[in-house]
Amino acid sequence: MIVYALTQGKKRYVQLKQEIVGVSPKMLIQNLRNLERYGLVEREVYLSVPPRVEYSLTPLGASLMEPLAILGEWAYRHITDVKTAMEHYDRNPETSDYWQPK
Amino acid sequence: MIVYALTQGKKRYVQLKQEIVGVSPKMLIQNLRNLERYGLVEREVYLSVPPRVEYSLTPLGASLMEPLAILGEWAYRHITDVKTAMEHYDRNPETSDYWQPK
DNA sequence: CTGTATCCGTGTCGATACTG
DNA sequence: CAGTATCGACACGGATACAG
Repeated sequence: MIVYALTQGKKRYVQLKQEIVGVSPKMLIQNLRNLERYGLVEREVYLSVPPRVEYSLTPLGASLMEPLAILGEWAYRHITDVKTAMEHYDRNPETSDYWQPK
Repeated sequence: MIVYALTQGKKRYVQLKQEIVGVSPKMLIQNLRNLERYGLVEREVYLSVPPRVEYSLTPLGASLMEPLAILGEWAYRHITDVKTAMEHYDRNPETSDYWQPK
């Protein structure tokens, strides 16, 4: 989701926090740090008051955009299928023929 | 990796275990069960001695093949980039200008 | 052959409070 | 504004042993 949000260009910490709804500061930072570590995201600090930090995709990160978009498209189109599959899933030997089909 | 292995058609438990090198029975089963729960993989039991169980992709699972292949292709091409990025990564304030750029 | 059971270390994530 | 610190719950994964 971070990579996806950054496809639109540089974003500040607060912007990311607002766009990725429900994310805690901890998780956002944690994942930003990981993406940075992997060389997918770049962090730019501006020494000012108040502080400003901008995140952006590296070339490597940008190269991930398309594969990610394709996977995201799949997820978007099939999420309901997965949900209904999970609702109907039954592995209880008492109520399903999972273990001992007759 | 399971989905990828099953793109070539039905496979038995042992076949998967052999093709996915180093996987423990626990993890293989755990992930097979999850994929089943999500409706991506189908499990077929043949009551015989010795028992035979075949796993195959559902239509939903098959629809994931292409997105997954694209992502896999990206990973294969950029894995070395990520590795070198991780080697050079330095967040120590003493040795990097990460926190207080001069 | 096709799994299950158990122990155990580590990673992930939410929630909450706090800070330069 | 841009994070850090801490706690606790849970999932993941390896290792090993065992079972129908």
